[in-house]
Amino acid sequence: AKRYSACLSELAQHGHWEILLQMLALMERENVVLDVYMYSYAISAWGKLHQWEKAVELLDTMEQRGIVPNDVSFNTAIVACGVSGQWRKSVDLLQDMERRGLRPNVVSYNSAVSACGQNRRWEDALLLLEEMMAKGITPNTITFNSAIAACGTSGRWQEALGLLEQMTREKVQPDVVTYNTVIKACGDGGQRAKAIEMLREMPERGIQPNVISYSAAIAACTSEDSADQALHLLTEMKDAGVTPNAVSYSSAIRACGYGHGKKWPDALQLLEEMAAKGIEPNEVAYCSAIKACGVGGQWEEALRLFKEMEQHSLKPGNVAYASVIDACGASGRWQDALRLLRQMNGKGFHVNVVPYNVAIKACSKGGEWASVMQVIREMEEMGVTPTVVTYSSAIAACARGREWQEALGLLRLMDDKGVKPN
RNA sequence: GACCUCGAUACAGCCUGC
Repeated sequence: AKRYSACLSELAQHGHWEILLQMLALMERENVVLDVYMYSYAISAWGKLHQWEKAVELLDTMEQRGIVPNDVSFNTAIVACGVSGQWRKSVDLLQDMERRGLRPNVVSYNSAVSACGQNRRWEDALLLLEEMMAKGITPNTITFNSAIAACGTSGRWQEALGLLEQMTREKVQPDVVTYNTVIKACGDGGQRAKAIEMLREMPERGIQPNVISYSAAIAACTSEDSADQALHLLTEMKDAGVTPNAVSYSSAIRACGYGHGKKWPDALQLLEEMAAKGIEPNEVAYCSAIKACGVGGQWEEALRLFKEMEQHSLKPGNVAYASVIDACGASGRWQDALRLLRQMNGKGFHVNVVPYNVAIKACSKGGEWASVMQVIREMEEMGVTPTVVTYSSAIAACARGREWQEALGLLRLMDDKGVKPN
């Protein structure tokens, strides 16, 4: 059993969930008696594969085989449901535990709070927080961190800040993750100043900001005038002895895309700087830089970066193509946009709708409504399903070209295809 | 030997305000 477990642990660490499940199935066939730990691995694996039914089913299966599920079994199932979008089932499992004579513990509630958060149910997350306290289960730092994240992903930055204050009242120590989560919540809520204020508050409370704290603060710089702020934070973190990584740089490069189209040189410089420091720019860094060039009307730079990506053996995917096509379109280079779009076929990945959408936008801007209609047809041939964005862009192109009949035709077409006009 | 929390990339139009 020891050796089997070591093997399962190894597979889990490397994220080989399918193999892990295959191995367990094989073990069963060989009449190896699975213990409660092994079942937890199985429940966890099904969760990672978003197969919550399988995960929950195992709680019964194991019992039938004489292995009584314990608190960890349930906690693992709660997580599995949460990541599969089944937050309600996660919450229900807390009750199931009690029905089976198990007491949900702090990890059980933390998992359920997190499950609510991942599904943007901030109110349910807060209800669970109240419920656990009413039951005499003391929330810990992770509980609050999960609740703050729940508010953040639900767009409720004020509530996130409220929870930070509540922690003080309840004498629960915030840690670096608490602040990082709050910074992100503020950033997502468009509250850059507040995000930076929180970064400043950390040392006052004896918490040293780490690379994630700074990166989250940089990522909060998304208003038109905040590129300089992002660059300043990047410098500041270096001075503080926190080494920026690829995420820090990518976030700063992204901020350059918000600088009224004037910050593309900074984006290029950051890209060079990171490479010089031995941090190989990844697809995210390149795409962010391509976008910054695009909004600055620098289609040649965008194309150059795109080629450079390929030379660095980064295989451009949907995001990279969409970024560069959009950059071309923004500069009126609709022919380049179409050329790039058509180049995507046969590159060995599944082309999604976004590159098509941006190509349509490019043609629209170029007054090429006929090309727009052609692209729509190509989508059909390629089996790419247009979305409401596709049709809206195409209709806008017809409007620009005074092609009202085509516009009406598209409206009817989207209706036929079951895409709801908005 | 099994369970919980944090950071970066692409797409439309319309309306309102500046």
